[in-house]
Amino acid sequence: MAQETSAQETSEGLTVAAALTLKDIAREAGVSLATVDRVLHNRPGVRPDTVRRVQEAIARNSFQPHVAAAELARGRARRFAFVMPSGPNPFMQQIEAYLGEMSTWLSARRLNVEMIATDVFDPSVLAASLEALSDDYDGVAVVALDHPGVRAAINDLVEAGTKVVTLVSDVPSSRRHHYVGIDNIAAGRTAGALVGRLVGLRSGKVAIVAGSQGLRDHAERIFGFNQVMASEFPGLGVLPVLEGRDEDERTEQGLTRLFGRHADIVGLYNVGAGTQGVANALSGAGRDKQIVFVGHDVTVLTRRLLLQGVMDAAISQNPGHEARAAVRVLLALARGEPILHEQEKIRIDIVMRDNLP
Amino acid sequence: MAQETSAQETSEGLTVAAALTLKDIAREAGVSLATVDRVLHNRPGVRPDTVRRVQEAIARNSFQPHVAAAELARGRARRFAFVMPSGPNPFMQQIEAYLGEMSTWLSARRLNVEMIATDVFDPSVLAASLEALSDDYDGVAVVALDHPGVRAAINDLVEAGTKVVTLVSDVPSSRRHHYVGIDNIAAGRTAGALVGRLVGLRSGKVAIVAGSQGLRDHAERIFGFNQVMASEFPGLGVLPVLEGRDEDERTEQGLTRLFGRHADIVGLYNVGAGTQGVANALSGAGRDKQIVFVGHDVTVLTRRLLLQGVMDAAISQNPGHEARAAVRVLLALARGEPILHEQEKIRIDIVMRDNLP
DNA sequence: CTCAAAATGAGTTGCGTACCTCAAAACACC
DNA sequence: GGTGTTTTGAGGTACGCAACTCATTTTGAG
Repeated sequence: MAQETSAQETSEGLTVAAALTLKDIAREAGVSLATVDRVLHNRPGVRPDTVRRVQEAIARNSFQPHVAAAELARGRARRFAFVMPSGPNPFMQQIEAYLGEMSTWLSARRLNVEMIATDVFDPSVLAASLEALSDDYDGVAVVALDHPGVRAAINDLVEAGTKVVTLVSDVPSSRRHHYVGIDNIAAGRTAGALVGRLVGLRSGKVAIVAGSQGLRDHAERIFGFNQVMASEFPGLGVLPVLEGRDEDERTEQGLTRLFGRHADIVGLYNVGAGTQGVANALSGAGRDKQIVFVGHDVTVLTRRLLLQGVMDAAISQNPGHEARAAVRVLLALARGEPILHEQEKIRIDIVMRDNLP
Repeated sequence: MAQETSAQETSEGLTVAAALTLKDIAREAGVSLATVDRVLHNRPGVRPDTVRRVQEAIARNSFQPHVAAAELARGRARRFAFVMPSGPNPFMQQIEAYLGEMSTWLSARRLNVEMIATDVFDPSVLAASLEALSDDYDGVAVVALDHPGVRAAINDLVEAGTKVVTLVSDVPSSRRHHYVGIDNIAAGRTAGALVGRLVGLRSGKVAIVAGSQGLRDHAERIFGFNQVMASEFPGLGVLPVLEGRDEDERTEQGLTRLFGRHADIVGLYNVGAGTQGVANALSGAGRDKQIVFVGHDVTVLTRRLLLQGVMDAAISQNPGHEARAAVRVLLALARGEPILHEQEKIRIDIVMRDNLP
């Protein structure tokens, strides 16, 4: 490299230096501000030819409405609803807590977020809750059950102009604008790889505990888990799924029976909740340190179990990120801004003792 | 629960419903708009007693200036500089790519981000680059070397009112406003736990490859790694660190010699770059499938090695998240907004084949 | 009490857009 | 060529705040 080359070189900036305004576009296109405004918002009363001319001027200058100006001009605040499972659900509490932490951020942007607790496991109740929201909210985030009635309710909301994102649990066949959550098959695969790798050279059987195989996310995780076990760890026999309905007692009893019947269990995958029950069964059988135990989500309980070495890894989907991503996506949709997919994608976190967040 | 309880109940919203404005605060405090403005921006000429009254009114109503209005009113665009390592550094390319993906987001907010390539490993050059930025930029993100000269340059910038965040590599003793990056000791601990757990019941030695122990992040990772190995896997002997200067050839040669001397190596931790060299040495010795190999960062190469099973896990720090977090933090600092620490924290990602992003 | 300094009020302008009205121009149709 | 309709222009107001000027009031020192 030549000696006189400066040690510091600036690449050109990443954004246009000259910030054009609506007025500039109007001048460029040879029309008035009002017409540009009409084109920009798809309002009627502009000849197709004129529309084209304006759009070309916009594209030519890669014009972007100033977010702040647009936001200020529209005046009214936006309302978002979070439709979440009712009951003392730790997940809902976490989401709510994280939204609470955003409160200054939200109010500085004049955003109102409301939590709506409902029985998300009853399709008709959930659908009714959703139908009741139309017109009142600019955006809705919903922990959705995949059911025709729910799908219809979501589609109705979308039809009415409300922005809809599904949270944690998706309804892929609906017209929801976005899904904020993880790929549960990949999560199951990851769990399978972890159990298999951590078991190592030992041989034996692997147990699976799930809330219910009827839940889409649980079923998908089990599917992914079995996929990996079959293809990569054929030496480890997978026992039939134990359904514990996410309840501690039921899970503990079922597992204790299972441990009694099988002395050669070396790995355990807990797909849903009921973690305390799993831990009790493990310690009750005196096998909490020998059996590789992989579960989901970082809670107060799983955090403790990880630190104690009872649990070996948790597959986590960062509820804070999900809460913020849902809000950001709804806001971007409402503003007509592009979504930063890379940013809003929820990753499958592997959490072990030493990288506990 | 009583039968008439509705299935849907709305908790109160998370933000104040009535969006107060400066005018309301002025009325509340019994002062004029001008005085509120003076208090809000720490401008002189207000009696302490009045300041208190105004601040109380602000606090009582939890008033938040409307971000959009403030942004619009200040008029001029903001300029941020990213001071990054020069040379064909994949990390810099990734950061730049992710910033490029944000370009519409940035321009809609009238933000200008400029990349400044410099020799970050030469303290005096880096310090000079930083000094040259004063006054020109509202915020600076810098991949910083921890050196007295650099620290002074950072402090000068802060003194001049420029917001400064360190990126990837921190200068904790400086007055930088924020550090965007991971805890490298914890990253090293995580790597250690992974190597130890994945080795499983086998016994043998563990090798460490680093760029240089003089680099702060490398040294910290090694420290964390050794910590875990000593306390949790005392059966695995850790060999002295092999320094490969992040160069493929040097790394390959050194490792090949090491493999020759030690037939019982069961694990390998690559702290920095030179990954291709590691892979070559492993396959050259025919031990690519037996030795547990844990490294850092998800690149084209490590992705391939993970898929091939040569590499078992990568500790990653999501460059996209880092780029966006740096921008968001600089913007929040410039606006005087609070920082969402939970959001901006860079997590230590464990990436295995099945949760590759 | 006097006078300068400090504190405060009042007001203006501008930021870029949304949204509205009203009038003028262009157009289509017979 | 006249009619009615559609399209366009011109202009205004509002949004909430920043940043400034200038006049007025209050304060405190002597």
